Amino acid sequence: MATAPRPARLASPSRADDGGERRRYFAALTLDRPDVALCRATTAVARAIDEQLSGGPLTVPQHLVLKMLAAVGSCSQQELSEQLRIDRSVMVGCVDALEGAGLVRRERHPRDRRAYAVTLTPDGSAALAAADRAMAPVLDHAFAALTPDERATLVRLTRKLLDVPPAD
Amino acid sequence: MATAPRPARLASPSRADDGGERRRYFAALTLDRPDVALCRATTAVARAIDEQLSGGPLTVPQHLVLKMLAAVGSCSQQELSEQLRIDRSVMVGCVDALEGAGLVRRERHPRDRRAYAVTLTPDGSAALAAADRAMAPVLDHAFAALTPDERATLVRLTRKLLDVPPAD
DNA sequence: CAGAAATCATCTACCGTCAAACAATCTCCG
DNA sequence: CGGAGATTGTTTGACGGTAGATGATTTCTG
Repeated sequence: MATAPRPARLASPSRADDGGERRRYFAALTLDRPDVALCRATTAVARAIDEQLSGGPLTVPQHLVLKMLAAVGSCSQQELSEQLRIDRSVMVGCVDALEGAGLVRRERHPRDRRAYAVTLTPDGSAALAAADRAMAPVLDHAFAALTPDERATLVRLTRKLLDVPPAD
Repeated sequence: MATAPRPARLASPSRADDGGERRRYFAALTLDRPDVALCRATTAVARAIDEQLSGGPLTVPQHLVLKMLAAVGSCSQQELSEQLRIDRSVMVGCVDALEGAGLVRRERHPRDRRAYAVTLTPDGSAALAAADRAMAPVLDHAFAALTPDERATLVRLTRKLLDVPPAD
């Protein structure tokens, strides 16, 4: 092995061939597979948000529960699950944690003793206000690659995919 | 539990139509939380695709592996993992299944015996062609809510989020 | 050349989600 | 009234994905 050009790495042996194409195949993939592009983008956004929120007092689902309770009043876990698109069995632990932190109360629904009436406490309102305040810059960071118009377009398209009628 | 203290009443104790706001809270949520809209849309799309592909010979990740091998030639599992954004440990099982079905071969890379050279077999090429043919209508169904222009826009925005340069 | 550090594939432990089963309760209908 | 079926919250088990450690091999550094 005196004069043979030492291939520095497996992927780019000689720099002249398809190494570039191979290392950038993901870009080509996203053109063929919108579902994969969407999925990977969602993962990237969620990861960015979770990183910034790690160590904070609320997880994303917990924040969403407080937010909905503030918007529509006391709710059963079933209603929270349906509207937030969180599975019922996951909602159990979510409300458990919020109740343990004193941010919501679980009261029995007066007319349907199967269901709870999950209610926001004053502490919960305060925690929600703080979480809402902290959320804007986190979202701005996660969507920093998009202009405000593009971000609005993305929301419009995802709403169409979810069969949500356009905003009034 | 004879005389429990009377809990606060629900937000909509008697009015039947007050549920309108409560039953449609998800629409309001998507306006505040683009990350949630994106996440739920991705789940909906993935679920629609998985449903149509269930029973088929290839899963989505397996299809992606064959597709990349056909596009760039033999690859190490590491390269497949990086470009397809699939974790290395998951790629193991993915290639295992493809090898078991005879669609790829695992050969040791001649210059780096740590790595495999995963190679498409003739059967793999045939399976890929069939899967590619079956994919178009599945994607059309999953993205049926969007016009072709909107679908292209969605791809463009997700590519920006993933920091992929615009297509040539 | 020898040892340190990095890399590739793999394995294992862990976490979060989903489907199914369950008890308690409500609604419907004869 | 009373039983069948649906609904609410919960638990359980299976599944998929991720992080960290491991063994084999390569590359780097002195």
